[in-house]
Amino acid sequence: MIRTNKELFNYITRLVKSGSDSLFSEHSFAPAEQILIEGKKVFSVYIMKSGIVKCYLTTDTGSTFIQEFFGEGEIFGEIELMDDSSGYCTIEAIDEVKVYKIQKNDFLDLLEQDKKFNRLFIEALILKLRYKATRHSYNQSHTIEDKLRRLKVKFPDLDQVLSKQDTADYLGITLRALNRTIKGLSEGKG
Amino acid sequence: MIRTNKELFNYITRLVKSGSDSLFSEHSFAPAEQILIEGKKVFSVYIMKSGIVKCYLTTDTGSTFIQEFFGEGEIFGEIELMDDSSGYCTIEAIDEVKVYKIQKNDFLDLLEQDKKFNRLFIEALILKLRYKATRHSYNQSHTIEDKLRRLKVKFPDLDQVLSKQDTADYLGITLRALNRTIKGLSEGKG
DNA sequence: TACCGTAAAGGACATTTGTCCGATGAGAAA
DNA sequence: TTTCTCATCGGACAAATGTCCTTTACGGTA
Repeated sequence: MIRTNKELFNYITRLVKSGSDSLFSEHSFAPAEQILIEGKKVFSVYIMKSGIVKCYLTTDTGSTFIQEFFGEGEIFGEIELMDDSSGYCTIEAIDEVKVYKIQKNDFLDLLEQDKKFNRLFIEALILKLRYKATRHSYNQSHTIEDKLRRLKVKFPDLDQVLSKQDTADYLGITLRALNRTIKGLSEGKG
Repeated sequence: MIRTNKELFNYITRLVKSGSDSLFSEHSFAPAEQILIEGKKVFSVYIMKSGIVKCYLTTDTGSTFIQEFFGEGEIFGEIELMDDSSGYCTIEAIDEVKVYKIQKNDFLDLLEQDKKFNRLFIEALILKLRYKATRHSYNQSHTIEDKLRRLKVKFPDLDQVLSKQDTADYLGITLRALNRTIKGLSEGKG
């Protein structure tokens, strides 16, 4: 749901605080502000310092599909690192967001020079792969009710952070289906 | 659909052929043989030399979900690299398969010592992330008919390689739905 | 040959999910 | 206050998909 990466966060924080590394700059974004935009060139890699962003893309059918929500320590912009490809998704601040930002080339240099960082980056990619795979298969093999129940368990105070529409987009369903299922669950309990 | 990684394949092939590197061993598998099994410990990383494998997992609902099909140059076992976690999916040979195999620790050493290899590995992970993300969103926002039509275009001789059940599992639908849609498409044409 | 297991194909029906639309309520702005 | 917008909620119906079950065909094997 809201993905974080504690190890990477700690490492970057230390890098920045030690002052030995001026490659990272800090930036702030207001709620609803877009940090990366689907289809536009990406020149930097970003690591979340605080707040939550949603990572989504608009499909050719016009609907919105939310890949993930990123919190502390999650990295984005790295997919577009190796070639000069355009962003494959939009990153949008949900609340007040702070990020560390580093230029592509500086990032690549750092990857070569800093073995520990290199390792942490690879781990970050592997973590993403793992949770994407898990989520994809879960989404395709379970009913909306299952998905929603699971979400409630894993993230009870979801509705304090996300709009209903966001939640629906995340589950890959319509708002109508979400409401229907919520009602069904609450009646099942009471 | 059937993922490959030409660059990685070429690099590994050269490494092995040059004889300078005895870390890789070659192995063969017969059709339907399982190379990795979900839930069992993984001790090595594998790179496809020839043939096709399917990468799938069994969900708690009993259904099978196919992550991907891997061909020449694709890597697997790397998800389980960093910790001693168990395999998150099963890898099964579809036809006659040959792989390069390397022990986890040797793989990690190679990653540290060989910058070019390090870079290729990171690119491989990023490629996987990208196509997983794309596929996930596509699957959730399109009808079966769309998905099937797309598959036919991208991989016309699909049915020569895969059983109907495999195709259905890949699309995350039932066999019945697949047949229905195939019939609908052919009638729409004629 | 007869038997068995398995893949393929599809009929009939139930369930799930989407589409379309209207109602309500909170908050911003005039 | 009035008006407007936007998120939320749900009714009614249509469309998509799943479940269950039967048939057919083919290959292996006793």
